[in-house]
Amino acid sequence: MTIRTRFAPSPTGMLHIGGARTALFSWLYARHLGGEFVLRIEDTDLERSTDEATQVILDGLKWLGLDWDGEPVFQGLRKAEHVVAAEQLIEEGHAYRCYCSREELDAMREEQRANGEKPKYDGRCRHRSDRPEGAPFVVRFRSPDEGETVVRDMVLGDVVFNNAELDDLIILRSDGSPTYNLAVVADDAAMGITHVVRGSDHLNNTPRQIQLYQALGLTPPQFAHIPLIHGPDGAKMSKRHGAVAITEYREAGFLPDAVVNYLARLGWSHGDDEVFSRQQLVELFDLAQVGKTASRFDQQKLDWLNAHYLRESAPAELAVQVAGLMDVDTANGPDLEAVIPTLQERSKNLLELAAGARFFYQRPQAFDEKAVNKNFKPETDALLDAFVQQAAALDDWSAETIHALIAAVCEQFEAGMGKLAQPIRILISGGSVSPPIDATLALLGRAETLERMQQGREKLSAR
RNA sequence: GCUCCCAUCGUCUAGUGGUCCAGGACGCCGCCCUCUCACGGCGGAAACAGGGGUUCGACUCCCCUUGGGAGUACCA
Repeated sequence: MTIRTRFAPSPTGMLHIGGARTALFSWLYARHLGGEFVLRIEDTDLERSTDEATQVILDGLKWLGLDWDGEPVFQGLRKAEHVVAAEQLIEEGHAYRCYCSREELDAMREEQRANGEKPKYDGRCRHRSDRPEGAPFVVRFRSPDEGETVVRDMVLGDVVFNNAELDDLIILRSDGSPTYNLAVVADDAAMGITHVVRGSDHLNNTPRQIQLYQALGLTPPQFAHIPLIHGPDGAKMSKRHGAVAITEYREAGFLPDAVVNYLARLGWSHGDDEVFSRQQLVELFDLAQVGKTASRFDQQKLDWLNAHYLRESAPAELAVQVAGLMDVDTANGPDLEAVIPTLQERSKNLLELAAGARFFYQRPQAFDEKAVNKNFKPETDALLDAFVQQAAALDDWSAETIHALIAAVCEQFEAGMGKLAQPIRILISGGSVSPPIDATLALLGRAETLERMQQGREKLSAR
């Protein structure tokens, strides 16, 4: 049997980090077993659902590379089938009309809470036979009073619920629309979902859903409830912790492979391994290796992974992305693709890469005061003079010859390389940090290098 | 409150009764490399929540406590 998993977000906001990981695990499990991964947009809450949110979610999944099979199913379009299921349940005695008003229910719950009981619908309409003309009603599922329902979870193991704890849930609202539990069950069954992988915040719904499957004469799928992701402080993920929306990571210059790798390792592991390509994840992922404990989001580890993937990426590919992030014209200056390699091992994300490449295309407007004070000494001018003079006469302008020249000048003055390299770095970049000075000057070209040095020295001496 | 879930270094985790005075990774600290920043290399500090059992033997099994989390809607 080929397996089929699904990701079923409700389009009420953005795709957040937790949802993305749920989608990832669901996708990985399906791909690992050569099964199918489908999408269902749970838009039955018409009040809060928007088309924009749906688009954002689809874009997020695409960016992460989580491709789905077939077209997304919109739950709202399946209302008729949900109603049919509800009617079937009524006919077979598994559901009934409930005419209780919200006020009545609120009062009931309040009283139960006051008595220290768990608020539950008490089933007062179960045996009601009259059907008040024109009175609004909801349809409730008649949950068994006795016995227990066990969820055989692939991550958590068997979880036993006492049926007495479960009250008669509403499956059809007074406006005739289906509620979540009915809709998921009907849709997962109709869509042939074999494995439901979702956040463990849904665990408490599962026994109810199992009862619905049974009442409808359907076989429940396999369930796998994966632990939640918390914020760095252990509480629920929220804006307070920085980025929660997957799109924010894209904008912050993160690579999808890094995010996927990081997310995969949150809850899943494969021995001592940390770095996994997409292909390796598909090969190795299994729900059996998913842990039960909630994890905290660690930005630093994501940064590390992103830096790792940045270093491994092909300069040509990075150049395309970085070009779009530059606020200066990269046409005038060295080939961006040649600049990238000098920056890869010193950048954590695409934004830093772009920032680091900037000075190659724009002469320094100002000079870092602290760096100047620290590196320009009385003897500096002599070294710079010697360098400039000999640079002009250099046959070949390459990283190797530049390096040799700097070394020679420094040796001549019995100074360390830093005595010359730092002042040059400041003159051509404006600051004390850049890729290796030889490679930098080689990329910049002799003319631009000497021009910048001269302009810089004039500006500094004019202070 | 009630129901359910969870519990190894700061964080992510390995560990499925003895091979663990607990391993890896991020972060942190130190040293090395070095023209800056990084990268890289080497080394270090750092954890089995507590208490009872079971067992010849518990990080591993059971119970309790404590601590986190989720649910408790005509939301999903």
